[in-house]
Amino acid sequence: MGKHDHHLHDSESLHDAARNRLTDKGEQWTEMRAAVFKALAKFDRPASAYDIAEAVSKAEGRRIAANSVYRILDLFVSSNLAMRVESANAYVANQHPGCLHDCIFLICDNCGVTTHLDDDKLSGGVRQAAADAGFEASRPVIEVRGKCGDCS
Amino acid sequence: MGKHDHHLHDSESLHDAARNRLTDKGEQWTEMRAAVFKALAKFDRPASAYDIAEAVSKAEGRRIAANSVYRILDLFVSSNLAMRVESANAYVANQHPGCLHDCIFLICDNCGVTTHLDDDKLSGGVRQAAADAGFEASRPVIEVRGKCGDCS
DNA sequence: TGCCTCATGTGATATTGTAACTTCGTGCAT
DNA sequence: ATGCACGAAGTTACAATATCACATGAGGCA
Repeated sequence: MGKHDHHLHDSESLHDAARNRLTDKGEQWTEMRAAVFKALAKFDRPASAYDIAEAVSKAEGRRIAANSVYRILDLFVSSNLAMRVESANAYVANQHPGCLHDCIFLICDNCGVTTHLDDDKLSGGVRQAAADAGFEASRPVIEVRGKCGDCS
Repeated sequence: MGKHDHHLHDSESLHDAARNRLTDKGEQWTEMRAAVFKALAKFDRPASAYDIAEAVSKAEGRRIAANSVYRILDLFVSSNLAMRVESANAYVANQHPGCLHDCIFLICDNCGVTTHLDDDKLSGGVRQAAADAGFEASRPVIEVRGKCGDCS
């Protein structure tokens, strides 16, 4: 096998895993946070804070400010429930919170669909290259823009 | 040696190399473009379009709109005279236009100083991993946030 | 001269991101 | 019960980043 083994979550248990992860950290799992996570998880491509604010607003039937969404996204990112896609100024839900990786995003410039790889050998190589240059890596950003299989 | 060998430019000949690169492509090397390149090259860290607009405005003694700077930066990026640092929403001058690499940025979160590595083996690995996933890579983005040697 | 193209100017607007301060609810100590 | 502390969320304002549409101007060329 050699590759990392993730168990998969259906959308129900992903939600549960996210809640557990947060509560284990001593953070609360509020209605608002649940709503933001649910909205984020529904996107199959990176969603901006504003996309999410709009989705949650619609779902809740009242206006949710982007502001609040940012706060919650920051919490999610620092808790590994979500990741930020730097080259898209947007966020994706982490499909396996609990597993910690420097993940590699593949973002389709045509349809926007984004997948991600966990290749610790590659990301380790990047960290090593940085270290060799006297640089203390805290967060590698590895993203690939291009065309996905469906679009090529 | 094994590593790629770049000849270095002093700031005079870097300017020349940039001009040549652009004119060879059939593009004009205008006063404005020269001014933007010069301003960009002076920064030792990624500069936003607005930073550059301000620097050029000061140098020219008149207001340059960010707008115009974006146009020129887009041209520079597509001509390999400059690169965009995605995780900083900012740009850096390419110290060796003419050489084409998927470069790797090391961005210090403390002082902002940014260096870059050209490691074709690593970036090739990223491209290969994408290809293995059925993804046609056009532009790998490899950046490392962390602390530079001087700040650690 | 008149037309065409390209670079730039200008103003407006959209999108993304932060800051400061208020309100609300919950739990806890008095 | 009353008052306080604290975290979550609301609200407003604003800053930073990015794009769009259209006007102007200079240079080449029929």
